[in-house]
Amino acid sequence: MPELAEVAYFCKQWNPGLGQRIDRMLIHPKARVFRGTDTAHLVRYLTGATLERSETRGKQMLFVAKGGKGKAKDCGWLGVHLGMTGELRLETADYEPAKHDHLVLHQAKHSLVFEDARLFGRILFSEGMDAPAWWAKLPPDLLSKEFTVKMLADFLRRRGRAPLKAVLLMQERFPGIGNWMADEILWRAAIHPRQAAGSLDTAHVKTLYREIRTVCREAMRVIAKDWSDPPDSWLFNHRWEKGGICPRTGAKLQHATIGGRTTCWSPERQKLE
DNA sequence: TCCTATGTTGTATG
DNA sequence: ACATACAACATAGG
Repeated sequence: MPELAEVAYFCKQWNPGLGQRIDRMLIHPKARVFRGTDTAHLVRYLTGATLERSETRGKQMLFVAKGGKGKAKDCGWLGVHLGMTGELRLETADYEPAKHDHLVLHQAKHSLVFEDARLFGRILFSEGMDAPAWWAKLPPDLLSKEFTVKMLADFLRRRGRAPLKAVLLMQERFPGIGNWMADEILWRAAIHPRQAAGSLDTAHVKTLYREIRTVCREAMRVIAKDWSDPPDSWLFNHRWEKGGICPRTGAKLQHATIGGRTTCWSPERQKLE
């Protein structure tokens, strides 16, 4: 479910817990979301620690804790990825975990809950003075100055034979873009999702760059704020409707599996070249 | 019963 | 080695 802006929204749900001590915690240590993570270490450090701050980068979230059981200068670095069905919620202090609540941080006034039915999400934990590699090595934010047209052009050339839809889903270059955002971007840019990445001319690369930024910015403005639905002028509100209509051309939208994902486009607007 | 799902990753193939 | 395609992961809902 969550892409860039939805992840930012979920991250904010734990804001009331920042600056607050974690008194106790409950986890399902065998849940698949903890694959590769030392859950005993996570519990040992975080119990009694104080959550200091949080941050998102693409679909990744980071919560930094201090004052846990470890070296005095260390921090606890808790990484959260929501997968397909994960979400973060705020519950009451005496909240009893439900079936799919795999991580619950109990504080004096609230409980911070991570739920994930399908278990495609992931929890990471590291202890140390500096951000762990799994966080520090993430690619630059698409709304930052570090993400440039040249960077986009180089990546498209390298992935030249793959359909653009598949390429936009690659988190190593487009952190936060997911299935609906990729379709929204290509629809706005009037580029067919099957178009080969290496086939775009300079003008189309610039258009694609602009629409990547616009969709990221607008999604953050509308969805990350309070989970509002985007306006009907977006493809977003029409893409799953039966017999959905393109809000720009009025023609029927088309669907197919591209890059392994259900893809929606407007045939009048987006033609293979 | 069968199909779908806003994601990632391991493995096979070119 | 590098790029691409796709099954697999696990659960719920239509």
